Amino acid sequence: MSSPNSDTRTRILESAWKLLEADTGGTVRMSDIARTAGVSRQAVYLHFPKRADLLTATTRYLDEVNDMDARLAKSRSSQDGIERLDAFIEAWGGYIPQIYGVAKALLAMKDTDVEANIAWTNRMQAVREGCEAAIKALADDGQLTSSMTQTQATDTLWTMLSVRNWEQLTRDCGWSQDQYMDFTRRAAHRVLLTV
Amino acid sequence: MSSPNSDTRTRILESAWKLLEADTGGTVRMSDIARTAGVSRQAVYLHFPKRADLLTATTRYLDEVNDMDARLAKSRSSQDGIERLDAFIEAWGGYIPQIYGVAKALLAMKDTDVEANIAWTNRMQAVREGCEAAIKALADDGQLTSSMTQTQATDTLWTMLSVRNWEQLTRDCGWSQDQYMDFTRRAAHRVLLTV
DNA sequence: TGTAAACTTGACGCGGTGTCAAGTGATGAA
DNA sequence: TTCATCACTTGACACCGCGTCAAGTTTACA
Repeated sequence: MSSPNSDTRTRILESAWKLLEADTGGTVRMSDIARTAGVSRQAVYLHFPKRADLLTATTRYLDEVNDMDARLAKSRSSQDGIERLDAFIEAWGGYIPQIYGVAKALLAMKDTDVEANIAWTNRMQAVREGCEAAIKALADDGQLTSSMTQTQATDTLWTMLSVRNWEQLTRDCGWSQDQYMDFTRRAAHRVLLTV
Repeated sequence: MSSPNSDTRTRILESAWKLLEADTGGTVRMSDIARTAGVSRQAVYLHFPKRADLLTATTRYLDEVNDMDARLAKSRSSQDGIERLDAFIEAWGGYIPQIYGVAKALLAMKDTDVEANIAWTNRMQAVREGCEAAIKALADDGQLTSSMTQTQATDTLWTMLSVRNWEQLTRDCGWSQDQYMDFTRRAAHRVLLTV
């Protein structure tokens, strides 16, 4: 508990991640995570008082491990509007598979648990800001379609890039990650760019 | 129980509908439904053994009340591909608000309850078939973009018309139903039609 | 008058989250 | 050397929803 990255804490986060990633149908329980971390159920509660805490900590842990900041920084570096849009789609769309397990669990709690709702909303708000910046870059370059306001365009991109859309296309429709990325980029161009 | 539409049964369905429609945050419990139907909790179980049964029965009830068949029939009558696409978007997109409450509850159970999962999947499969027919009509008229197979186009339309997309745009982004419909139609055209 | 269907009442089991209290075993400071 | 503290364990318990069960009550109708 003292050190923010104690051994046990990391093992719990790692276990949560693995279980959620592999999640087949049934929900992952606190006791499951404890067991695969080789630790008592109460030890988990010692580090993460609520289930939602553990889940959000897991997303932060994943961000760290996957160096999400670097990915996003790269997407911000492009100058040209379209390049920037593509870079953002690449960055976020490519990251979804990494966090899908945890995201799913958080989404499932969202409707009943306030804390989970807040955590998820914050996270999605961050993504939205990325969308907003990309749209602004597009508008500044005169490449944004005239049929939408910037806000509407942001909403649109944000929705196209939602985890649920990724889920439907790759899980329910069986698309590969490459197909998903190709399609999303093309669709975004068709919907957002001037003709 | 004897008559498939006994008074009590209908009152339960009606209550479920109202509560789910008005659902603010917390889940609607079996006891809530019983109470507002003016009936004991067990009476509910007498008619609907499982929660999932009640929810699916509620969707069927809504289909009946809203005459969903008629809506869909109308969308099938158009001959021209684009007209048919628009009619289908109109029919389904306009119906989502009616079923959103129940749909949300069913979606929430989907991951933990097999029966709910099956019910939801069936329902979405029916929608997918509508998409498929619209895409086929488009292809037959030579109006479908050459950059996708018919299956991919169907997946795309189906995803655009998902309840979760409707939810994100109207709930999270605050779009009106009209804005949603307008946008969806235009976006579908941009993505699916030949240029 | 009797019986059966529809519903009520009140109790219980189950699974999962979260809490609590007492105990154990290492580490480190006096 | 001893004693305190920290990180963890053990086992119990409360709470909440769902779903079940058994024994009533009411209404209808034969």
